This record gives sequence, C-alpha cells and structure tokens, in this order.
Amino acid sequence: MTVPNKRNLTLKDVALKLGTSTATISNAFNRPDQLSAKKRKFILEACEELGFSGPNKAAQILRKGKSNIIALVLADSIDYMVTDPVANSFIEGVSKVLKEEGKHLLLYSGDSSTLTDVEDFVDGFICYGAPRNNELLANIQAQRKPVVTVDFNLVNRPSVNIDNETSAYEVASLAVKPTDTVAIIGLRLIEANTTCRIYDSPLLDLEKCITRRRLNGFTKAIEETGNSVQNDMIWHIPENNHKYAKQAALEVLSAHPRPNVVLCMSDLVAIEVLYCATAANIKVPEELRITGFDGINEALRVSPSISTVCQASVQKGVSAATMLLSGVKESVVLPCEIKTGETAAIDD
Amino acid sequence: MTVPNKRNLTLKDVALKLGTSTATISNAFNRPDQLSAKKRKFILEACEELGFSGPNKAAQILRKGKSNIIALVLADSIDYMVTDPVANSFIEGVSKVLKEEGKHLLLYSGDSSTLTDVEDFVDGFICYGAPRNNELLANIQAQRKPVVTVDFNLVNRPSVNIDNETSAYEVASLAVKPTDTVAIIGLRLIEANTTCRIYDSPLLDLEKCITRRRLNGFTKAIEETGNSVQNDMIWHIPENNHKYAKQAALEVLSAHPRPNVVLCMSDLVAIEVLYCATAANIKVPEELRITGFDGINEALRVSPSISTVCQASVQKGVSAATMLLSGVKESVVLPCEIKTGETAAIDD
DNA sequence: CTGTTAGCGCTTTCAG
DNA sequence: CTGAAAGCGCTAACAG
Repeated sequence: MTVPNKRNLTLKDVALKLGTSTATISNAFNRPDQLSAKKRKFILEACEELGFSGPNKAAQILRKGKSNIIALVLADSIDYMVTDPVANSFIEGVSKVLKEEGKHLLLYSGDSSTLTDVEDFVDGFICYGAPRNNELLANIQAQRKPVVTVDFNLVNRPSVNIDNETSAYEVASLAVKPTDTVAIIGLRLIEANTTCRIYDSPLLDLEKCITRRRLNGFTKAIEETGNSVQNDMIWHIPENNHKYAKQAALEVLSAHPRPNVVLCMSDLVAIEVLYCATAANIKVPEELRITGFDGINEALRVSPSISTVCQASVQKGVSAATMLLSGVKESVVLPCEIKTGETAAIDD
Repeated sequence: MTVPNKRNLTLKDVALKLGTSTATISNAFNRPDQLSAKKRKFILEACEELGFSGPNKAAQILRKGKSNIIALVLADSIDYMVTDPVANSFIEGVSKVLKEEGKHLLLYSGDSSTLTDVEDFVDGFICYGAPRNNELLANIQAQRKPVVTVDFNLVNRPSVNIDNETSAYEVASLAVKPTDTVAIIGLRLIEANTTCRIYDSPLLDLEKCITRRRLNGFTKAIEETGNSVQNDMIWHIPENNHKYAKQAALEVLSAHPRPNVVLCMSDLVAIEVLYCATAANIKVPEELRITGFDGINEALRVSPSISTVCQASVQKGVSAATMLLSGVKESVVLPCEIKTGETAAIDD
C-alpha cells in the first residue's frame, strides 16, 4: 500500500524538472569533464533527492553496447559445477577481479545448446573447461566478443592452462616403484556414463581432454620405473563426485591382485580411496599409496594428507579474468606445485 | 582475417531481405500464433541460413522490460561465498530451477553498496542471507521487482527459512549432560572481526541473525539439563572458514577446565574441532563430544562422523527460485533433520 | 495474417 | 556549457 517506492523517473523527466537538457544530466553521470564540477554536484544531489539513481541500465546496454556483465561459461551445468571445489576456487578468483573492476558475473551452463540468450548483451566470455555441449562450443568460437579459455584451447583465443602431463608425471613419480601393482582412477577418459575399467574403449580427444594428458604423465612415470599398467587397471568415472569415486575405489581395492598404488586424477577421488581403504583396514601408505590431483583444501586437511598436485585454481580465475578485461592476446601456462603428502611416502 | 564471423544482421535487415515486415519476423520468433506455421518455418530457416540468431537481446530487454536474468544476492562477497559449502548447495538448488525455466543466474555481492548496477535489467532477486551491506539491504527493500529472501525476512516479501532455534536445541540435546563442561563456537555473534570469546559484548540483532537463534537453542538445551554455559565459554568467529575455526578450536581445547562438549554453529567448525582434538590425542566422543550444524557432505564422511543438523540447502535454493518465478507471496519454513553421528554418542 | 509506426530510455553529435 | 535530434534494435498496438 504505502510502500515507499522509488519513483520511476527517466533521465528526461529529471532534465525537465531541473530545467536543463537531457545531455547535461547524462554527462553528469557519465562524462564529468563535460560540465562544471559545481553544476554536476547540483545535478547529482537533485537526482539523489528525487530518487533517480542514474540512467536506466537496460537502455544504456542497448545504446552503448556494453553491459559490464561477463559470462562465465562452465564446462557443465551450473548445479554440477558448483559442487566441485576446484571450480569454486576458480570462480573465487574470477569474482575477485570482476569485483575490483566493477563487472558482474553471469554463470552460464556448458550444457546449453546455444549462446544466443546472452551473447547480445554480455561483454565477454570466460570458458572454464571445454563446454560439454559441442554446439555451444561452436557458437563461442563463431561469435566476436572477447573470450578467454581455461584448461582448453580455441583457435586465435587466449587461454590459461597448466601443464597436466608434467604435473601428473611428477606426482606419480613420488609414489610408483618398479615392483608395485599400480591402478589409475581417471576422469572422463572414455565415452561412458558409468564407473568402469577402460579396457580397449577409445579414449576421448586428446586436444579437448586434460585427463588424457594426466594419463600420459602417469603412464610415463610408471614406465620409467620399468613397471607398467594394463588397461584393466585403469578406471574411468564419468563425473568427479563422491558417488562415482566410491564405486571406483571399491572396485580397485577388491581387484586381484590388489593394487598397492592408486594414482587418482582428482583429490576428491583420492580422498574417497583413502576413506575406503581406512574402512577396509588397509594401511596407508604402508599397504596402499595414493596420489591425487588439484590441491583442494580437504586433501591437505585429511589424515594422512594426500600427495597431490596443487594447481593454483584461484590464480587461474584471476588470470583468466584479468586477461579478458585487459584484452591480452597471449596465452599463459600456470605453474603447479607438487605436494608430498603422507599418502605416498615411499620409504619402507 | 577469414574468421567465419556471424554477420551482424538486425531484424530489420532480415525483413528487408525476405521482403516481409519486421513485425512478421519478430512474430516468427516471439509469437508463433500470429502467423502461419508455413511462413514461420520459412522465416526461421531463412534466418538460420543468413546467420541471424534471433532478435537482439539487449533491445528486447529494453523494450520488454524483461531479461530472464535473476540476480542472486549473496550475504557477502562472491569470492567468500563460493568457498562455503552450504552456499554452494543453495546455488545448486537455485540453478537447477533456473535452468529448467530458461532463466539466467547473475551472482551479486552482498557487500556492494548499491543495487543500481543491475536493478534496471534483472527480473528479480533472491537474497541468500541478509547482505552484509546495510545500504544494499535498504535498496532491495525499496525497489519493486520480485524478491525472495532466504534465512532472513524483509517486510512484505516472501522468505525461505528453517527453524534455527529448534534445530539447535535438538542437536545440542543429543550431546549435553548435566555435569558436562560445555563450550560453544558461534558464528558472527558479535561485532568483531577476530576470533574471541564473547564475554559481555553486545550480541548482534536477533532479527537479522540466525546464529543468535542457534545460540538460544543451544542455551535452552543446556539449561534444560540443569547445566549452564558462561560467556567465557562462548566463542565468536567472524567468518565460517577453517582459519578462524582452527583458532577457536585451539582456544577451546586449551581452556581450563577443558570442555568435554563443544557445540558448533557449522559443520566446518565442528570438523576443525574434530581434527584439532585428534591431533591433540583427545578421544572423540569419549573425552570430547562435538555437534555441528548444516549437514555438509564432509561432515557425514569424516570419521567419526559429525552429529549435526541437516538442513536441506539444495531444497532451500529450489524453493526460493520456484517461489520467485511463480510469484508466490507466502513464506515457508523448511524442515531439518537431526543426524546422530558418532561425535556425540552419550552412552558411557 | 501482414505492414506501419511510435516509442522503450538513453547517448552523442552537432550547432549554438 | 546547452538544446535538439537521430537512432541503438526491437515490440506491440493498430489499421488494413
């Protein structure tokens, strides 16, 4: 009823009331140098008084072709991504930069089939991981607004990456000895929506798939010891969550012969393996060594702590956002840090 | 150079090329009933051909006063909120609903001092927790677009809440006995940006502060046993993160007499207390009982598992988004489930 | 079912 | 510094 509603004034209304031109009001808000400080102060105060909070943003977006909104295109649906601690750290980094620059963050699902819903009004795109939907990927490539990709590449677009193969190699080298029985729990290695061993299923495209690179790194480390790993000791899980991780962990721990080293492609998986091993009274690291990937907080906190690759996820977000806003054209590869935790101590 | 750029056509251009009117093109996209299916198909196919992906969204937003963008106003900065597992579950719920309804999600910081940046073009607001910045709160209250609040109330606006006091009472009752020495680790109870005991500092406003309600519930449970808790056994931490939680946990565990029950206002805190206790060789629950709040996954996973209040965070998000989109005016209080974990078994 | 047109609210150029 | 006016791209009312 008597809710104190802000009046719905337009810039034109205000100009009329103040007996000045619309251009001057507009300039007062957007181009301080176009009028005297005194007049500007007068106008701004009058607007405050009247309850006019500034030019309508929708109209500004149309007119200026600029919205101050940045779309963060996730690899998958928002509801899935937001449960992923690595993605959250990335978003944290992005949002810090955007806040500083007065930009706003729109989350966009990577399973959308089109970009048209937002393409016309956002100022640019940060793509975190190759979007699950290929049509979307094509749309992003085709449109002309600024794009920065993360963890994958698009022709002629700047990207932020880490060296997955080297990092995987290094962390695996921490754990693997010549006589070990080694298992690998991989993420999205093949086209399957269940937990399973990869056997001879065709692996996904190396170009779009960072986990393929991690697999290469693991394999290299294993083979360098003179050891090897068979396809039936490599598991695939379709998503990085605890449900699938647990299924894989239980399969691994009940395999014959039972592996005494498990190389995991994420910390979330490694933690689940650790819990399953503990529950089954398998001693870590004495009877089972485990390595992870990512460097999420929980991995550093659990006991024994996970040996893992700390990728600077927050920094990734900061870099991507900074690059987008500054218009940089060069791609970067961010360094990782290998963390020797307690789950992979090799001293018998 | 020869990048296949989508041509920048307007609806008018297309109308011209197809020898039809702009209204018809517009209708083909927006009001199928206004033209024959055949003509519509022809137009849509021609547009596809021409690379016209539909009416410009920025212009549509201005003209229709509708953007399909929903702003999620967080209690705090985005970068802080995104590290909070409870907030992430909430976002998960919200985004599921928005996806289904074809809406887009804009994350908005609760520490912004104004709403003007987005107010003009978003279709509505979901406020998750009272925003840290009071000016922002006033702005939200003053504007006329739909709002749903979560974990707090705004006059004449629908809200989603849980019964914090009763839940806190119930989980505390699980753990507290008459002769216990009880400590409480609270969240944002007083105006202090450090970890500290509350002593006689004035508590924050009961209306805006769910943790005050939890405190009431805890106190009630304690007093019902004939026991009591002093102000010097109640800690405040300014933010729900591991750093502050650890500081508080260490203070609690080194207090004299050492508490044998710690009631925590979040699972994150409870988990930290558990880790600190384990590290100090204090047996849980034999020498120390712990309760949490929230029901985050990690709390159910750790060993011993945390006794806690499972609030349906995802459902909260679903409810809030559904209410906003459906225009419901009634507030709801969602049920919680008490989970009797291993950290609060009272059988000696 | 189709075509014409006013106008959503603003910015910016241009002439004064 | 001010005022007039074009037009960003579209939608919807209205007349046919």
